[in-house]
Amino acid sequence: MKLEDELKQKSFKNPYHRMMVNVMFTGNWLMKELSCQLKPLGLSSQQNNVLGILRGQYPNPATLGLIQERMMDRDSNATRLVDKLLEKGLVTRCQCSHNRRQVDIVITEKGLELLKETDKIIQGLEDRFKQIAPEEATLIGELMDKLREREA
Amino acid sequence: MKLEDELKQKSFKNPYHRMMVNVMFTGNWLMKELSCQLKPLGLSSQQNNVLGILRGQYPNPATLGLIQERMMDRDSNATRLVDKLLEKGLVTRCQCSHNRRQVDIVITEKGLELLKETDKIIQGLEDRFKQIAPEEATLIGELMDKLREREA
DNA sequence: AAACATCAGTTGTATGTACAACTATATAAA
DNA sequence: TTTATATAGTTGTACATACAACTGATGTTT
Repeated sequence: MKLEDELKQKSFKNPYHRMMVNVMFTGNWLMKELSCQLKPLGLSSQQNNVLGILRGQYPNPATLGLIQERMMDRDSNATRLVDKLLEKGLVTRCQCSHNRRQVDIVITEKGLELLKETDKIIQGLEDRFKQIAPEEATLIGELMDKLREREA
Repeated sequence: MKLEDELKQKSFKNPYHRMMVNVMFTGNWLMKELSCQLKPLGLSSQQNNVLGILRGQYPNPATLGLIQERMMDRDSNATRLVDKLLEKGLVTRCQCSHNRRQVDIVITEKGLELLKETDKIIQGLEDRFKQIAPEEATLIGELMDKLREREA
């Protein structure tokens, strides 16, 4: 559905304005599609994001700082996200021995198993985008990178 | 900055995966750029969104239902957003006479004045995207629409 | 070694989001 | 007319986000 129909708006001021609104709207829409599908597994998209980061480190531990700098939304509170994952037995947490300020976090076997399920969900979402050609997907990625670029 | 550097990740599974993550990340990033700039005016992006919708109706009133269906994030609670705007004297709210279930909301002069300020902020954001050519901006808009399309 | 600064993480709090239950009014059916 | 159903908004609550203040551990300076 075109953005104008989604927001029941006749038109936008100019292409830049339409682009800005559309990127925010579509990003939010996609995030909700994902969250909605992860919900039956009892995971939020941020929790899934953290688990994915931990799998990337596995079998090495990750500190909260490492997690934070790799999260999609860096304003989320890594401490409390890990609390939730801990409650569900998806990660372990223990004080790092050589630097007691740090906390080592490792994904558990159960966490790795759960990620196999979320991989299927992500795959399903990717399949949902068949109307986008692979070259277009690449292009969108490039344009998003360019959008965030800063001029000198 | 490229997405891989933002998230300190070596690569993505495939172009679709990179696209999905990038659209979510960039949408969120843009929303934060906007929120951050609106903050000095005491407005959240959602509040600004509602004010803009009310200006579109002005001088006619809008009901909460109309506001809700035009908001970028429809899960936001229109009642409470309007509460906030009311506290600041940016809108008026009164029970509709011919259907007392409905509530008529109208933007005030003060609200219209404030929108002139936020217009400048939006304009400033648009100027920030000079690295994007107008045709590219149009293209991004079209690709975002296509992304949300559903196959039959 | 004592004092100070920095760092890694935690906690507190105001605000926002998601979603369901509720109230009051209006419309339709029996 | 009474009961049932749908509609427009409101309220409650659990959870998430934004951001600042705090605690404890480690480095650095003198």
